[in-house]
Amino acid sequence: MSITREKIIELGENLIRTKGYNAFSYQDISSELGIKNAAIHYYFPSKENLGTSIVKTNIQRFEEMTENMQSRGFDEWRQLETFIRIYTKSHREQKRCIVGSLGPDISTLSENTVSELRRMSQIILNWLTAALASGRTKGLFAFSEEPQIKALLILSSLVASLQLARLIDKIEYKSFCNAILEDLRI
Amino acid sequence: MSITREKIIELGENLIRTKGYNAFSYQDISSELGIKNAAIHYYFPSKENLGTSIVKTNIQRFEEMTENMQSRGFDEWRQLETFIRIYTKSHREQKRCIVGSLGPDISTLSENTVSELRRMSQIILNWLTAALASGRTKGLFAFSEEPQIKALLILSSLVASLQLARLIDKIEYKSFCNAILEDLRI
DNA sequence: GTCTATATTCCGATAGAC
DNA sequence: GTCTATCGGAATATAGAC
Repeated sequence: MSITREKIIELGENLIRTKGYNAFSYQDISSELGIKNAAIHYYFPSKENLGTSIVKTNIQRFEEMTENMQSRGFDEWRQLETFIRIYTKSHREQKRCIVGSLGPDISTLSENTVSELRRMSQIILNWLTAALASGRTKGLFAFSEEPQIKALLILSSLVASLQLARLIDKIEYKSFCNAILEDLRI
Repeated sequence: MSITREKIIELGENLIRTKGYNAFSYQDISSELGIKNAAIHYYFPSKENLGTSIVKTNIQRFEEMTENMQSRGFDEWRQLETFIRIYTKSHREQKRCIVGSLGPDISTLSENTVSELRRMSQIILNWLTAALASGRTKGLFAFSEEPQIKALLILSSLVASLQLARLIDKIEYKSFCNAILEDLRI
């Protein structure tokens, strides 16, 4: 795997998460790398290839994280805390998550990219649903909704919070995330 | 107020809420109206003027709605139900809300548009916070968080739900919204 | 006051150089 | 295998016609 290719993916991901898919160009990436914009086309023939690869990379990263927590024997509380930490980190870096960045542009994305984005959302939601359900069975969490509905409520809160945080001044992001966790406490 | 101008605002709003700000062009609007794209510049010299006007229109619409509910003497339950109905309607029409559409593109918007978008988010959040607080005082709602945090949780759930609904298949949007309301029940 | 012809810039993409 | 010169088209925007 070429180093340039990896840098393109990294820069592309950052651009998607800050400016948005339709607002960044190959030029943004190439100028950062000190090459011509057309050189990017060697690695990713079209922008949709780049977009799809970025989503795939993110899916892989998420799955590595959950597998890692599983093998380390994290209980559901720690798993959820770790998951939420992705968002506090994104907030600190003034970025959004991939789902929250590409989701709004779905009607302008290629079929392949949309399909990978769907897969990613589903993987995240399935994981969260399972964690909530088994955590409740173990008596770690308390909530009255269906686990899938609760997972959707939490996920959408987190996704949009990164967008709203840049619009609302007085947000204490930490206390926002704490409220999500406290809500689950027995 | 010219009829063409109003149609431009209406079409622009729909385009922002379906394709996104950076994905639509003056051509999309002008072709729909049967005129040249440059004609739009007569009404809105630059795209940022159009964007700002669209946000202002939405602020006005929201304020008319809340004033209307106030003068009709809606209690906090009915107010919240009416507010959530905005989102079920958007979901049915496959659109997002203005805040959820423009929020992700904030780093590419002009200062004026961002400032209006900030104002809009703040107005919505302030209204929701006040409704939750007074509803709880009256014994209509039950929740343990600070009203402002609770308002933020609800608002972000709704904003992102419109994005996630297009990514996750098996969403029962109605039951999602019901869960938000049920969560507040005494 | 309303709209068109036209300019300019930048985008994604192809063909070909090294 | 890696990158550049260059194309065709679309975007925003200006100047000027009716």
